[in-house]
Amino acid sequence: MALERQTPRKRRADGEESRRRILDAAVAVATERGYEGTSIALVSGKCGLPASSIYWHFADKDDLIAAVIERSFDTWLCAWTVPDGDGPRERIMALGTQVAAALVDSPDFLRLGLMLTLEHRPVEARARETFLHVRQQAKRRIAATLREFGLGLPEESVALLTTYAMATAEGLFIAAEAGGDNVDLVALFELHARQLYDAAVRSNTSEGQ
Amino acid sequence: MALERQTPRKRRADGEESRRRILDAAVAVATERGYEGTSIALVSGKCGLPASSIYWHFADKDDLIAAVIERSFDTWLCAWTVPDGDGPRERIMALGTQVAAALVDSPDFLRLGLMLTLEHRPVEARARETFLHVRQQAKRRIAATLREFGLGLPEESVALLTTYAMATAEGLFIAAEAGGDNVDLVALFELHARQLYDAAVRSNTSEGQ
Amino acid sequence: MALERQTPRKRRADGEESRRRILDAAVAVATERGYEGTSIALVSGKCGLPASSIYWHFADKDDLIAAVIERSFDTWLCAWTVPDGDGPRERIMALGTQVAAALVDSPDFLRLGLMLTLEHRPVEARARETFLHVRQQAKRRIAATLREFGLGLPEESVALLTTYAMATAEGLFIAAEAGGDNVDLVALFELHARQLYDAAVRSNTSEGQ
Amino acid sequence: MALERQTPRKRRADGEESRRRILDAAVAVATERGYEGTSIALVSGKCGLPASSIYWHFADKDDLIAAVIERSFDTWLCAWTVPDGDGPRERIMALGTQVAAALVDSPDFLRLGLMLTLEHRPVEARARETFLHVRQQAKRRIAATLREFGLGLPEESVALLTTYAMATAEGLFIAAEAGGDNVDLVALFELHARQLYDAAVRSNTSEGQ
DNA sequence: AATGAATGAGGATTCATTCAT
DNA sequence: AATGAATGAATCCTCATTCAT
Repeated sequence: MALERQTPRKRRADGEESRRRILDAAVAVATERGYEGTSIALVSGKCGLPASSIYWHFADKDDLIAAVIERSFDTWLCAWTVPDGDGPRERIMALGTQVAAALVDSPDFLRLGLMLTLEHRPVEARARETFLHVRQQAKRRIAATLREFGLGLPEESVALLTTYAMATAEGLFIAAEAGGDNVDLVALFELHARQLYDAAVRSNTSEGQ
Repeated sequence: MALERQTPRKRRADGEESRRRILDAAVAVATERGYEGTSIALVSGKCGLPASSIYWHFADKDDLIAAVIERSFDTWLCAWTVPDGDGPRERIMALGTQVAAALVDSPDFLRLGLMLTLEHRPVEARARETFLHVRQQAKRRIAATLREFGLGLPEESVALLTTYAMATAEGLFIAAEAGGDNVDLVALFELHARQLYDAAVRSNTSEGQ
Repeated sequence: MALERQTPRKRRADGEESRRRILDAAVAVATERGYEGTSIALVSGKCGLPASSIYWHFADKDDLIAAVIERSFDTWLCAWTVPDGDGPRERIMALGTQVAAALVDSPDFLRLGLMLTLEHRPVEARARETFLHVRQQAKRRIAATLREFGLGLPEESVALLTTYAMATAEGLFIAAEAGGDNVDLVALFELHARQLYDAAVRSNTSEGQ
Repeated sequence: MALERQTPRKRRADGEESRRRILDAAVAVATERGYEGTSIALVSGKCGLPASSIYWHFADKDDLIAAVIERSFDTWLCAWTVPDGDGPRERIMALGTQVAAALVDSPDFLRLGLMLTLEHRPVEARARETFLHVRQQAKRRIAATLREFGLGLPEESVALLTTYAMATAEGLFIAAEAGGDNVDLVALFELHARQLYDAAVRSNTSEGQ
């Protein structure tokens, strides 16, 4: 009764619901056409609300897309946790599987974010900053995971491996986009996790070379 | 030689030269702003020719950007060769270095192509098709290289490793874009090449696990 | 009454009024220059609203011109009624006079419609369909009139005479356009009505020859 | 040998042939889209010659379309003659049949001409003048025919009937355009000729009313 | 007798955004 | 909490025409 705030019976123009509809439409459009291709008119058409209503909920287009990325990132971030139990090898492989599955389920923030990352316009979009920011968060979580696995890696190796892990994850995501449905994202992520583990072990014993 | 052509170095309308200027301008703009962000007016301003002249050389914007990708890909493809001599480990590492260097030098086709890859508009841009096509070419070349190294890998492993190699290469490229200048692309590619080699060897001895 | 609405005669954006102004301007331009010759810039200039505002009220140029035809046809259709009283000869002559007068007063839909009729572009304009549709309505009304005059004509003759009546009416309209002001449209229409009546009588007594 | 100028063996860029091809293409395009809709690019595409070549043969677009009308009118004018023999009734009916058949065969000049007639742009196209000019020629020929039939009509009646005949002919032509193929142009023209004859006879006996 | 290349003006339409209600 | 209407700037692209060769 207290936990799940009951919606008032009279749904006199429910702002929260409208906001959600706009975001849903914006995700769909931005996924199809990227940042520039996402026009307010298109979003308006898709969500059924007039363009001017979108401006009631969001300051401008940039703000809208930043919100799309934030919401999608939160969803993704909640979808995976660092698994515990077993040895580091099993845990890292389980992690790979989880991350891959989360990406298959909610790939929006990554797709949109990567689009923005690849652009370098003179005056950057706020949405791009938002993505690079949440990307940093994800990276820190990966680094923490590597440390936590207790292989005793030096910070230098952690940094290199983190960058490598992240890059490959993103690359695999793109491969899935490019290759259509005949690319097995989960299988690739498992190969990736194994690679990563081996690299870490080797990097540890031979101290970086 | 003296009678005609008084003007020092040809001054008659030179279509080939104009085409080149347009493509140069288009590369610069598309690299900054992606497909939708590349306006004909921007390209026109950058190359000095009026917008209508661009349409003499290219059917439409899509055609122009497809041409940009094609030309840029050709440049990149010519910039690296499979190195010979030494053992497979040394050769694969040398290859990694080369590919990385080529990407640092002419990253246009990849940046633009990846942008297009991430979009999925209902009616696909021809430019996207062009990129996916040249990407296939690159992939075949990588697969051929893996076979040529004589490790005797089964085709299944070649396919998986090729996809993985390609994906990571693209991911590393993006990492460099996202991280600015403080990401050492060449170092990462060498780590990658080593990973790849080890994966190949292991995949070979243990047949898939 | 005093609190709100201080401005004398509503000054809030009035969509209905704007729509009317746009249509008025479009009639004038389309009448002068036909379908292709009617540019949105010309209409915009004539009605005072910016081009983009025209697109708030009409989906596109085609939609605008179809609306012009519809409105103009309605005006024309309301301007004449089948006269009653007297014998059929007098009534048919009165009808001819009325139709002619209505055409002199509001010839827009017919001029524009005929222009469209003469074109046969591969992908037909919706405006053309609209005209052919309202033209059918007018034709049915003429046929009904012929039947109502009680000459007991067989349907076959009604159809032939209707087509003939319609065609000649349109032809006379064109003659007036081609000949400038020195063609007496009303006189011609009376001659036409007489012709039509005689043809009907004869067609009736001699059954088709 | 002298009558039909033999074409030189070496057809080194035959100007006459190119001109014909351009005119053929222009007829096709203008028939589809009217005066404004006929773009040089479209004509160029249809005839295979570059746009600049069209300007070698014709001063400008207006000149091209005027030439189209002239050529098409000549064809039509040659396709019918005032028939002799028999009584006036038979002759006028035969004439109707001929004119109708000629229009079915080469309707281009009339269609295009009528399109131009219906427009009233501030600065008239030369092509419009050309059409109104050839239309006058046709009208004079009809008037001469009416006189020649020897019914002894007063000039006033000849003028009225000529206008009426011409108008109806054009109206019937449009009816065929509007109604598609299910309008029997020849049948309508025969009805028309009969009407015309009867009107003439009556107008003669009752002196105009 | 032709044509490849160019060009400024103008074509329809969409853009992100605002504002009065 | 929303929206109908408006708007100036920008979008892609086509226009008729020219000119050097």
